[in-house]
Amino acid sequence: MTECLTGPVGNPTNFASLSLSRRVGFLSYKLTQILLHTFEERLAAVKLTTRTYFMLSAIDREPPLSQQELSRLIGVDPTTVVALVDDLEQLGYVKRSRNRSDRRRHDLLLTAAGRRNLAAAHRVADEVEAEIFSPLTAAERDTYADLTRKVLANHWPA
Amino acid sequence: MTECLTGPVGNPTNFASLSLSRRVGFLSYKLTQILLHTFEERLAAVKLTTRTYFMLSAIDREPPLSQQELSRLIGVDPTTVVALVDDLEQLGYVKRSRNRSDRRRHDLLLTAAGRRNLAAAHRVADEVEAEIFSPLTAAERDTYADLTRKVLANHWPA
DNA sequence: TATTGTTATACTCTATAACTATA
DNA sequence: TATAGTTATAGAGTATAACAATA
Repeated sequence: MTECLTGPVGNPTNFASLSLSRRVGFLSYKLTQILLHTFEERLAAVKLTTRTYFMLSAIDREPPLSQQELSRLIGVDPTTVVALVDDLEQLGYVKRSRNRSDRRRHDLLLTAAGRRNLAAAHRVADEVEAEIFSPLTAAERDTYADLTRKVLANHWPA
Repeated sequence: MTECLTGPVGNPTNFASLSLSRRVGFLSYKLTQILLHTFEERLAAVKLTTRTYFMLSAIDREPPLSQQELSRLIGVDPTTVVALVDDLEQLGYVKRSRNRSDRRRHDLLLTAAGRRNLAAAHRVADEVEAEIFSPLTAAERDTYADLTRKVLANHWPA
């Protein structure tokens, strides 16, 4: 779906030359591309990606979470979740444990190392945000966030 | 890099439950995800993707463009560009033609059908933007665009 | 009979390297 | 020697289907 967001951020000239810069949607897209690119680059230090960061965040936030629940929560295929949990378990960030009342379920829990690295990832997110949005004043940043929330409220009824 | 943007938009609950909604970066990310998802869905009607839409836009904007130039412009691997131009040529949207002064180059040009479908894609982009940003007033939309440009100016020196 | 987790498999997408033709 | 284009091939990522265990 989003092959363009993959790969390098690309030549700055395309910003102007594609003549898409008047499109507010393209501006959003470009900003997100830069945000993600920077974030993933720094996140490599704790051996995480945006997606595994979301997974750890969810597991931390709503324990105990089954793999199916996690799958639905972040919109990732169940089989992919299995593979990713395998990776996170091998990294020592996550532990599977059989649910006692429903022995089909694997409850997902963070290990101490998982909590440590999730905290580090949160710090990376803070840093990157501060850096990318540094051209804005605090008030402007709030305005930007409020407007974005207003748009999302209509399409993402949380 | 952005596996999370792939696939379905996911369960709305994650917006709140991931506790990331306070992060302005996450808000940007979510908005872009919804924008892209909606855009690609509608773009299927003209057999294009976000990436091939960018390609057609670039070819339209800066003819004659070689495949290498296009590759650098949109930050996509040259071999991938070859495959994608193959697709676009098969769709009848693009024509390759040998450059006379440098016979190594293939100049890329839009066909009539290519121009027609690019115009249709532009209309789709307009529609989707109008729809997604409909919760904002015109003034708010301008503010949003201005703030985004201000952020980008620092990281994307066009 | 439905659900959770898993594996095996196929499919798509992308990148690497090697080749050709031109410069 | 370098560049534009191409092809072949291998790798990663993802999804589909089938299966085991449990409800």
